[in-house]
Amino acid sequence: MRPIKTNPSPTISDVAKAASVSTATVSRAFSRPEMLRQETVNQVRFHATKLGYLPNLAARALSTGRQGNIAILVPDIANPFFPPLLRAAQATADFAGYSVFLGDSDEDPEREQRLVNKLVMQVEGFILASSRMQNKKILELSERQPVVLINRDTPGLPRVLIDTVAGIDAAVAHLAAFGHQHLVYISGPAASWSDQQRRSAVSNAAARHKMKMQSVPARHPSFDAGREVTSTVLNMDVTAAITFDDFVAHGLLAGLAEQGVLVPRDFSVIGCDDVLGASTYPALTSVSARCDEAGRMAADLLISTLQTGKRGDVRCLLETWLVIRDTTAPAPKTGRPKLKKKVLPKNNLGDLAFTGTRSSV
Amino acid sequence: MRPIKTNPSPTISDVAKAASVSTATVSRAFSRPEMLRQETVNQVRFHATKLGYLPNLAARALSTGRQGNIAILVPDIANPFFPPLLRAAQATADFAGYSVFLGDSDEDPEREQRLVNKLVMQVEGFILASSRMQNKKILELSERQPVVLINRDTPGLPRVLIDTVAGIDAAVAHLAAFGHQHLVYISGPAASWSDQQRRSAVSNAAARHKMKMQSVPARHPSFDAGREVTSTVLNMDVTAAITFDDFVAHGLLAGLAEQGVLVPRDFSVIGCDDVLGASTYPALTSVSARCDEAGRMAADLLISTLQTGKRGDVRCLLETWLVIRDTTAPAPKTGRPKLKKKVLPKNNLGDLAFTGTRSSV
DNA sequence: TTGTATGCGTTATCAG
DNA sequence: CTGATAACGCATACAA
Repeated sequence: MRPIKTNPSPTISDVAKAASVSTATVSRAFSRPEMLRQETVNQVRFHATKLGYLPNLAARALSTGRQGNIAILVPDIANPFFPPLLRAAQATADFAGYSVFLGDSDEDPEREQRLVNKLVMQVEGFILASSRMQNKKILELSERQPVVLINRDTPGLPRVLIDTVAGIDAAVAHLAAFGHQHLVYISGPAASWSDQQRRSAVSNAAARHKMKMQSVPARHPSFDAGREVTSTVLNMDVTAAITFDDFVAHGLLAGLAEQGVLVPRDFSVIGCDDVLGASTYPALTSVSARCDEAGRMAADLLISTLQTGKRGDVRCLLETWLVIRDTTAPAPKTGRPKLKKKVLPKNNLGDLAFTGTRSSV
Repeated sequence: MRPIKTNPSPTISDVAKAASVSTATVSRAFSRPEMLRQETVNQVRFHATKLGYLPNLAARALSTGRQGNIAILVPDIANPFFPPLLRAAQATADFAGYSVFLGDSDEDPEREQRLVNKLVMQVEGFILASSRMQNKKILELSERQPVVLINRDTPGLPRVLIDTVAGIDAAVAHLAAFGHQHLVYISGPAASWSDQQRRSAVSNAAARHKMKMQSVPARHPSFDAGREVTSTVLNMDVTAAITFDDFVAHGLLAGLAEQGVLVPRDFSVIGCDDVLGASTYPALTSVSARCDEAGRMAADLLISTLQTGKRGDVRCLLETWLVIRDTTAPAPKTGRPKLKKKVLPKNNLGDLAFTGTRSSV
């Protein structure tokens, strides 16, 4: 039994002894001071800090059934979409007194499930951001405890959705106003709700503007995959592209530069997520969203669920908008951009850029 | 007592009843199957999964003193320096069976301490990345349980340091080879070990190359602060700058563009951390490091400490190197870059770029 | 190989 | 307002 603890932490009863009170009193001095005389509380607190006592939350959890922890699971921490979200969620949870477990599923549903199983007994609820698990599994989990989803539209569960539709509508309108007639959507992971949403938003908006629209899958939501589809895109007689995310757009920009296609003169490009700011060249026009807001909302939702006990079916949509920069311009007169092979410019844009960075949301 | 659990999770004794064995047997079926007959294990496991039983790790922790959790604290999750680090650390910990708590101190020592206190009884050890706490507090914590530091050089504690010296040496040599005679280091947060290291590395290398070197503090390690020091820098008769990090460099690039100073023709700029890839324009020459490696190392160090019980005084240095892109070139003939006021180019580089993103490491 | 009994640190119940 | 004590779910000596 007795583990060889290097530094046995003082327990509630150590403090009790020191303060000459019962363990119950010590407990109350921390969890419900209002039940005690102020003087008693001070006494206890005094001895507690002297001994370096800190409440053992695991033991408390065992007794109360409340852990004071939540878990946030993401498919890829390193995807720039998530850090602001994580940051906001963490801050919100912390403010409400909760600690947060972080799990990275590495885009793998099984791994996500494993993380869930490992954490489920230690937390009071989950935030699943861009979950890759099957709906069935998610619903299963939600019977055990509160779950809030981000960018996953599962009816019956509270969810925060970054509604790219408005932003994409604006993007397509922007292109239409510039006289583009035919555009391509370069898609991301099929399993991603965001991708489905974006694709159909582009399609609908294009239809409204009587534009022709085609879709090309990127192998992976990354710079490299974006660069790889360049030739395919150039063979399509389109004059503009909207991409699943900024990394794909970034790769496409590099690919176009290599082929000697001038952006935005010959071709227009619009990204999504706006995680690269203005730091691409030319500065990328992109559909932007406050992803930190998504994190904050999700945490708020989860915490209020925990505190009220009511599990709502909230469907919270977050606005997006178009940030116009320098990769969009009027459609070229000739329908198809010319394909003159050209030596790379001195700054071999992107050779070292974000290679391998994932970004499916 | 009995909390109104919405969904009372099955416990070890539920399983015991179902499988007609004792609780001890169920316990062993999960923690030490080798002590049981294969058949018994199967029986128990069967009923366990049928009931949806999952071991309560909090309870296990109470009994064994081992939580199976570690904590990683960072000053700012949204700083692109950390996500790869977090990702690697999380993966490493997960592989070893540990779950990880994530804490964001928001650059605030007190908040960091609060997080530590909240987590200390739930974890077996800490990874403190770029800790802002006083050395004293860190050492205090380390008496309670294993602590591994990242980018903080506290003797006596295991620590992983990204050794920018080599990279900075290369950077200064690079500038020297280009004929620069006088450079400025734009510094970051004074509390940061990294900043101290970088500043003195620049200073030493400059001395070796017989270059004049001055130092200018950026108000904050950010794009805006970098832009703000532009005039100061231009009044200094220097031809090159090395900045605390890429964001400051990025801001400086924008500031220089606004002032009509051509980079790299009139002025050379080198960043640190290489978190912007090639996505600035011109693509930024930067001192690069594998920050994911730092996360992996730290996690490995912590976990091996936990498993062997030996707390070493390891000081692990991680290599850095210079990635040469397009913001460095031979020094201009005239010592000082000309200061012709100019209208901003169409792409107002940086107006929307990473504003507010922090980046002190 | 398996079962019984006890303790881990805390909170809740019930008396005082 | 405070004290004694039984849980909470699990792991482990000890017994069988």
